[in-house]
Amino acid sequence: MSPATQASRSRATIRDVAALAGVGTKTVSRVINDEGNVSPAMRERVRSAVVALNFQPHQGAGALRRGDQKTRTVGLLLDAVDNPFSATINRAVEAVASRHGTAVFAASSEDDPERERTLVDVFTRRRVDGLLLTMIGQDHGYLQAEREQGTPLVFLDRPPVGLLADAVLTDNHAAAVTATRHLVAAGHRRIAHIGDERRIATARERRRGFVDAVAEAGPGVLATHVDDLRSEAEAEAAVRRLLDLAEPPTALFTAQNLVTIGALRALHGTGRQHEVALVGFDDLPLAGLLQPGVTVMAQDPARIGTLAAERLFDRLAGSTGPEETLVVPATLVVRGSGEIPAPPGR
Amino acid sequence: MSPATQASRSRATIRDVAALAGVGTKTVSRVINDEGNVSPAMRERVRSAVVALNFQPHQGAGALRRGDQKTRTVGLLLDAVDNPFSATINRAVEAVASRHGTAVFAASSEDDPERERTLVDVFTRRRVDGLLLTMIGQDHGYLQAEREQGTPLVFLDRPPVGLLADAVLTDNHAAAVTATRHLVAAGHRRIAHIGDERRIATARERRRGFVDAVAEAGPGVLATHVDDLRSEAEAEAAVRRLLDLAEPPTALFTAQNLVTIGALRALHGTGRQHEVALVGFDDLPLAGLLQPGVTVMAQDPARIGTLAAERLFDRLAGSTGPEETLVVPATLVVRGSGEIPAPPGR
DNA sequence: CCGCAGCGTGACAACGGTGTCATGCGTTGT
DNA sequence: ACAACGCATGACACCGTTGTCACGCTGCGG
Repeated sequence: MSPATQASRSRATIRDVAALAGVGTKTVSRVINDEGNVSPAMRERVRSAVVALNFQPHQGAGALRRGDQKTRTVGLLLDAVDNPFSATINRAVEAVASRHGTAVFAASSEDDPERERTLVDVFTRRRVDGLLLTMIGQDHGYLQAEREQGTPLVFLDRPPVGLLADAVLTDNHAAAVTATRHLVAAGHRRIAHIGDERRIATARERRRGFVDAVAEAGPGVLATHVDDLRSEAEAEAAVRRLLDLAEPPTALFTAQNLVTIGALRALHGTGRQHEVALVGFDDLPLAGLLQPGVTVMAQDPARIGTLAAERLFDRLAGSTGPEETLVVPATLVVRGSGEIPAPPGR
Repeated sequence: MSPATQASRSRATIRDVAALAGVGTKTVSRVINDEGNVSPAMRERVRSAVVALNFQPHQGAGALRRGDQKTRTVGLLLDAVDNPFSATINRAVEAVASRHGTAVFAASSEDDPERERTLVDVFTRRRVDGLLLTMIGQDHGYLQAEREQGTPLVFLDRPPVGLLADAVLTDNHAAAVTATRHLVAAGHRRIAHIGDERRIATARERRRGFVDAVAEAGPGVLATHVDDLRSEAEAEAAVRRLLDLAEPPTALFTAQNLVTIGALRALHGTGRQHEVALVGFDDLPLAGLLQPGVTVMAQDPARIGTLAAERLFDRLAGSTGPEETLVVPATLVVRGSGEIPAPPGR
């Protein structure tokens, strides 16, 4: 009645149910797990005792005794659960997990290697059945021990380093090459790569793709680089500085979603959005409604999440094939900003 | 070595550690829990055995035995983890939980009452220490039983129905009134309310705020309603139909983020974005870069998540004050679309 | 020199369930 | 009629850990 009524009755146990129904605990166990070999009369008595006491079996206790040791829980390590890319993965993983009666621990590493290790520990101490990982750390060797102890691992979005494991990735190099070629094809000769933190494997791959595509275009094309941008605000400031140069780039390749947003703020803030071309990595919800529309290399985070989760549950079901890396295609979505031609000029 | 090397060694237990260190299990327990009253020599022996075996204590087993029964886990029920509003809440909750050494189960109800109940069951079977809930169902009475068994409850974004509980909410009615008045003040006399599903409490409140503000404006103002839009695409189609009317509304109040996006697609798709005013509920990442900028009533999901989580941990720490509803203010962000004046006319 | 407090240590039971196995009963086959 | 079997049921140990308690040892005061 009063708010202080916490823990008034404590939670019912299987013994309480057994006592109320006048049966042994094992019979209750059989009923709640639908094991069969229980007479209809018993089943009914147990059922009503369960309802009367509002009994909920204690998963953890069951898992402890059960041989298979399944907690029906998986850990999902993301850079940040509120980044739209990661959030989409989260949702996809949840959908697959849910079909397997499994709950998901999602956590944000904030791209901090120390926090990342802590979170893996948090997961393993809770005995998750499997791990889905977006890693920042330089060496994932310590995860080998986890896998040897029976916890399957699937890497998401970024490849494993220092161990062999399943992974689901975008081909970031190829996608960056395509994006950059698109700008070169529009005639641009001064192109800037605006990038995320180089500690992140995908950022390095995208950068490498950009560099390769520029090299392939020949000596007439000049590249500028800004790297290690940690936020929208940093990206905006960096692009504003670029635009102030005497010979500013005529095209931008913005290599991550938050960076793209920052760059767009800079372009629109200075009114030069129709003048400087832009291709972004990752799609944005309103990209098509801006003037000009934002051309992007769109990854498919839902598919990445789905495939990774399915792989994990395959492993949990006993699949023992070799480790595989699945590559999910990215698509160039043409909307206008990437097709702005280079200004005529010497 | 080979991929089939799964579960080669099984996980070390406290007994294995004790055996290797040549001590009793209780001593190992004391060391890993920093309980004191262990000689330095022992501590060292145990420590190195722990490292040698890569021992990780089994949280669940410990929680089982420990009196307090804390699993250091909370459940967070959202409509969809990939909705930006919910994702921001998720992140804020995670930050608070993390400070309390607690992991978060986040799950998407998809606004389906049945799934919602299932997920609450999933949480309670795993003995979460507390629940943070965004509920769709019409009666939350069944949660009373949970609370009586010692699980604190905090409602997020939507109020509890059928029981008294802590809640952290936006004042949706007041915010909708403010948003609607803003359109009336710009001279509009034909205003449409484009709304989310009416099963959702917040959608009803926003609708009510709209209706009240229109009534307050006097008989000269005509309101149209479209409700129960379940997606961006439905919202876009609905707005396109409205715009095709002989006397279309001159201003739109779009009462949820996905609905706003759909409406924007319709306006920009028909080229009428400078002609029809719009105020949206919930902020959008690129809202300031569209032409015109999108005026919104911005909620503060990060604050909602933070306050709710803090409240939950207060309760877990034993706070027994009366249930409270905290109201988080929303702010009108003026960017252009809401200030388009009504066309002059008869 | 003895008693007692305090510390370090480990044996044991218990947390809430489930696997294993034994038991008692009714049924069936010969 | 009796063995053999299958089914329903419950006693009991056990999953991995920690609370409780008892024990032995050291050091100190009387």
